[in-house]
Amino acid sequence: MRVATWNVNSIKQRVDNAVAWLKEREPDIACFQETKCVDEAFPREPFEALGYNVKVHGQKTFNGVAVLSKLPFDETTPRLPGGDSDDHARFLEAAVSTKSGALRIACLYLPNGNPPNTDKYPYKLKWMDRLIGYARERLELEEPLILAGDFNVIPGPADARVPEAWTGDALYLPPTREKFRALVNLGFTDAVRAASDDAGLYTFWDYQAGAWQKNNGIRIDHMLMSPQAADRLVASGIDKHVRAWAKPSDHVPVWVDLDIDV
DNA sequence: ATGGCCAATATGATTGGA
Repeated sequence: MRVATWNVNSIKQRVDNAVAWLKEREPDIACFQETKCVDEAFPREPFEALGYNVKVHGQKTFNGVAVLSKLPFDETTPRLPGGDSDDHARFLEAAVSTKSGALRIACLYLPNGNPPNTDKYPYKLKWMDRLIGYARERLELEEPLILAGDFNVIPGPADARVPEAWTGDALYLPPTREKFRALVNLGFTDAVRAASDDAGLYTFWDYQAGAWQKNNGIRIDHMLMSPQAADRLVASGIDKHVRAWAKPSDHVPVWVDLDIDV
């Protein structure tokens, strides 16, 4: 079983790249973020033609998440609990059945939070509190669960080429990193860090200022595994080469292989 | 972390992203 996540930065602009990547990496389940279109406008057909069931939760202009699954969905639930006034399309949970039981995937697009001196930053922190609440509840099920998506969090200095440049940024401020640690410390395993302590593992390179050419990247897209998922972790990786394709997203895919028969 | 970008919007300027 292979599960992946990718912030595509507009699914309409990324159909060709997304299809090419799905053919190459062949995930059983793929989570997309920043689809940036309403549900009726989501280009489902190219993905259904590859054998995926497609569930979308989008909105006009911004945000938007989607889950593609070769396994049929048992259940899909949009919206992170606890945000009555939150109308951002940032969260879509999916449950599927494997030969060894249920597998649950939360596809999430955590708020950026910049600039920090505006109400965007408290919105980010509150969203993280809600995510922690959701995760705590789901862990009680003692099932394989993966939180997959664009967390907009640089966990530590090894996760940025130039960490000093991020000290005042919402992605790296101490409260952001503290809440991410609190989430992980509920019992999750960061799939990429479980495989490597290497510096230079990034998932985002800005379009500006030649960031890609200088390898001025950050690691902000993560896959957090519940104990029952981490126990079955075989491999993980970052598809960095996708950033060099024509018409790239500024993010690249992250994937995990689990010892779970589909 | 800005010189340099990209995407969406009834669009030729503004907003959001990270």
